[in-house]
Amino acid sequence: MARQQKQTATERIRATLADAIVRGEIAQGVTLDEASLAEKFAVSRTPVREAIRQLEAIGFAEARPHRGAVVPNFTPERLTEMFAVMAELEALCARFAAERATDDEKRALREAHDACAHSARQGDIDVYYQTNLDFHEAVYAISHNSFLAEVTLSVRNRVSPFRKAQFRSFNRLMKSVEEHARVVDAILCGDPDGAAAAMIDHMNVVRSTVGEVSPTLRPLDDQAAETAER
Amino acid sequence: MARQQKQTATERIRATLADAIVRGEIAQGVTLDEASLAEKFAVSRTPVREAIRQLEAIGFAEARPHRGAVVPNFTPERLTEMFAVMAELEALCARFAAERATDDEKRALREAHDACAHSARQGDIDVYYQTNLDFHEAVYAISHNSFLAEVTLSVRNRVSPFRKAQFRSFNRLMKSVEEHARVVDAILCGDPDGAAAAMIDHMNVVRSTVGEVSPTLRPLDDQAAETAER
DNA sequence: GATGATTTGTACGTATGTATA
DNA sequence: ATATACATACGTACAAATCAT
Repeated sequence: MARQQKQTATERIRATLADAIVRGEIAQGVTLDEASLAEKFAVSRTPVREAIRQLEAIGFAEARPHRGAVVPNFTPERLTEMFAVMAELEALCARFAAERATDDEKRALREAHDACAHSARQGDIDVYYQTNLDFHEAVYAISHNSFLAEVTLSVRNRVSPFRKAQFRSFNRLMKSVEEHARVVDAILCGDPDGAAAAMIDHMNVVRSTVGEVSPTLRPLDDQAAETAER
Repeated sequence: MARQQKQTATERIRATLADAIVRGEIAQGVTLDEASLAEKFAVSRTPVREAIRQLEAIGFAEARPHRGAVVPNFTPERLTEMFAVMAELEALCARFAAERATDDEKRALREAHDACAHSARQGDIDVYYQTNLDFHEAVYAISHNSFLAEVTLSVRNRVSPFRKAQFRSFNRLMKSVEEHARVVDAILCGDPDGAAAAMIDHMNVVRSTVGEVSPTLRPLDDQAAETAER
């Protein structure tokens, strides 16, 4: 968990901006003005430019030459598309995981699942958010395809701005754990089709709960704004 | 086909470098030196830096702070992983296409397929390369999921450095067309599973033919080096 | 392990293109 | 339609970090 000490300004700005976009603190359609951002971060425009360029390539910004970069506008249709792709990629990870998991990996998966269950029982949404992420990343790892893991994580991150509200209720937390359990069972039993199907189901539920959220997401969760502050 | 007139230096450099990497003209592990590239392109380091940063985000370069960017090293295992992901994504496109293709789209797909067949019969490898690309992109489009199309194309582009040698023989060209035909039939019949399976088969053949190529690919096809030259 | 050479990272100034009056 | 304002794109200079000796 220890982050490297010496970070370049560009890295810091990119991470901060990406986080802000992911969290929804920077709304869609907002133009990322180089000058004002440079002032905000107390650096020159150069690292800000580079950070924006990198965000662009990840899909967190859309840049038009000489006209600046804006946070992309996700239409409901686009969001549906992204969720579908994420679901299929996650399902593929689960499928491969069921085919290839070693005993050690199965144990690790079970542990990740137990951690989810624990935090869900506690009802701590923030902790669950993290353990849930860990669980999914455990599945990625067990897929034994690091490239697939990268692509899936990348897509997941691009969708994540619209996933924050999903764990609002204690009920949802427990249901999420139940859905995970089906995935885990299938992977432990070495049932690829079952694992993929269970994961697709899980992601569809996620999608439907998030679907209730307005597509034009406004900034929320300002309790976690300290990242962009400093 | 008409490219936009006013291109920024960054765009030009990024496109040229990406092309060079895709073509294998820039070998794996080579460090992308900012100064020499700037000289080569007759610009300052600034646009070169930005281009490299963008390449980095697409997976065409790996940058370490203060230590420069290198063209990533693809191990055979990594290559296998990338092919597997590409195959699954292409298969997913085909599946969706079979579910959702309109009559107009079916006609367009058939036309793209016919163009492939024609260029294959001509035995023109370069033309086939393009018509083949058009065919696959037609399938992406018919999937009715533009995000999936983007992700698939992105992965395809990242794998493409290792795909050049696949159409060496006339035989391979005709076989490729036959495989396409099975995909087309399934899509036209509205058979999602069949379309996905046919596409997976097709991609597996592609993978096996490319697998014969050395993993540490050296620059070839220098007859097309004019892009990076100027 | 310290020092110099080299390369990257950042600051800042200028030019160019886009948008608005 | 021309001109003006403004933001971005690029060039240049310097600072900082890495690598080689």
